[in-house]
Amino acid sequence: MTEIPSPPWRKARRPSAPRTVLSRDLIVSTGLRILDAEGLDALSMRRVAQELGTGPASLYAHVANKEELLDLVYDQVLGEIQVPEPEPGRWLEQLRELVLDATRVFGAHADIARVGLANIPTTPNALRIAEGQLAIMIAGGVPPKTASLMVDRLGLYVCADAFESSLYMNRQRTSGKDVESFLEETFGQIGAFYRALPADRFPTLVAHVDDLVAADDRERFEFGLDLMLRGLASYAAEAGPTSKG
Amino acid sequence: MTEIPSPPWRKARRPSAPRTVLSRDLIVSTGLRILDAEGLDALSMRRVAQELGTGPASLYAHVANKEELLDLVYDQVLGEIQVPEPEPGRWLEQLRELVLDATRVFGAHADIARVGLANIPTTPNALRIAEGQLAIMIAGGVPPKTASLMVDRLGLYVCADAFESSLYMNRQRTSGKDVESFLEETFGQIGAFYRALPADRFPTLVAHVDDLVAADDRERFEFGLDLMLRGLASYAAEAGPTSKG
DNA sequence: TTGTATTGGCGAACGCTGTTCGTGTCAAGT
DNA sequence: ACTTGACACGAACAGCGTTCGCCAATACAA
Repeated sequence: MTEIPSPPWRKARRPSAPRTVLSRDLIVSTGLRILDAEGLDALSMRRVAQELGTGPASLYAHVANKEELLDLVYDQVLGEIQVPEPEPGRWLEQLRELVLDATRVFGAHADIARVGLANIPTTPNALRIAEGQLAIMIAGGVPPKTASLMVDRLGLYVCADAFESSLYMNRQRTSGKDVESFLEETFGQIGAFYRALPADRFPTLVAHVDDLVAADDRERFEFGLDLMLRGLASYAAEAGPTSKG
Repeated sequence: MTEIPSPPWRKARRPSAPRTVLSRDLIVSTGLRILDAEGLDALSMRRVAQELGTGPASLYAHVANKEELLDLVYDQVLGEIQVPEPEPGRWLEQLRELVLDATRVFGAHADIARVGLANIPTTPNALRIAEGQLAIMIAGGVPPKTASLMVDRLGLYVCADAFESSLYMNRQRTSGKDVESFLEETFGQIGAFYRALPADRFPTLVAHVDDLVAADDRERFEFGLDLMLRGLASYAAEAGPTSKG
């Protein structure tokens, strides 16, 4: 039968893509783009497929399932984290810098932290970072057992805090307001809520409302981090006072 | 018109439930039961409704949406956590006991921690616990600002650790094996994985495999907790050495 | 006692999700 | 030139949270 010529407006749809435009990397980078632009909830197999001009079934030739896709996206994000070479004299500072860089990256990619929390770290970049942390601490004289535990706990803390932050970021995005006025409004509401509590049942809370709502995200994170690092330093000092903090 | 008599086999369907068998409390306790028995993923509106012999739409007369239902279930769980009266001389021990009791309760109710992580704590029992923590620390001489930050960070840590544990528990439940053999197998696999890593890229990891896989859940949690408590003690000591640890 | 307003129960449906099956089609290997 | 194998992908399945609209039963007013 006579071929109906494609109407010109159809041409833009799949211009020069006869086949094999799909690949693992393309799917992963598309997923990351959606994640950054619209958040983790918007990152569905259908959404990725749509972005690539195809159906969801096509993705399964390159990716086992959604969990694997998320793991790949997560590892890609972890790739942005910089791991320094160990300098024994600066081990505590180096560890701190590494962790801060991790939260910077997590912050840049909104709620990828939700994936990281649910992950046993065995992907290449997760291993690279764990190796870096462990090397820094052991070079600094931290006992290996303590350092091993510390790698685990630091990873958990970073992911958990980034996840909590991402919740607020999502609320802010959903609200449509800009960051400043959203934060001001939210903290105002929480403060008012605490102030309105019955003082007979919650005397300590109402007495310290200002302290409770004062801290911003960054200050809370760094407080927790320094808490852990001070604790670590005390363990290291106990084991052998060769290392300097 | 003449009422058609109910055929006898219909009688068992809703035996003595003419109306108003549903209530908020009943829905919440049913949700908690499903959560404990089958996990958070099984806790759907449809599943709760089915358990109560009705359809999902019926629940929305008592509960705004699923999020509210989960919040209510979460608060119910928090109600099991015991908060002691402050004894200034034992403030650090008391704080530790409170946190340990919280993880005991979270452990008993599998993956409710996922809900707690995603929650700004404003429910009654969350307030009760926050009040208790704050009162203990301030009675012990911790500066209010520091104590406020500590409440926040401890809550995050407890939820995050419980969530991580729940992941393993779910895997174990899905696998069908008993706890012991599952853990043995899993740790064996992880150990083998680390040992098989290329030693040129991950020298520190492969050198300390035994330390990395040695710790169980409980030890990891308590290590992180003591890390934070030691850090807190050092803050408290800086502010004013009136308090004793 | 009768009439009415309100509330809760609930079947059906909407739009979404991850995933699988079967079929089609193109490209490379023999 | 023909076969083979890998990938593309439309359609469908089962399940999700939520909403709509109707029905029945209760609570209250007259």
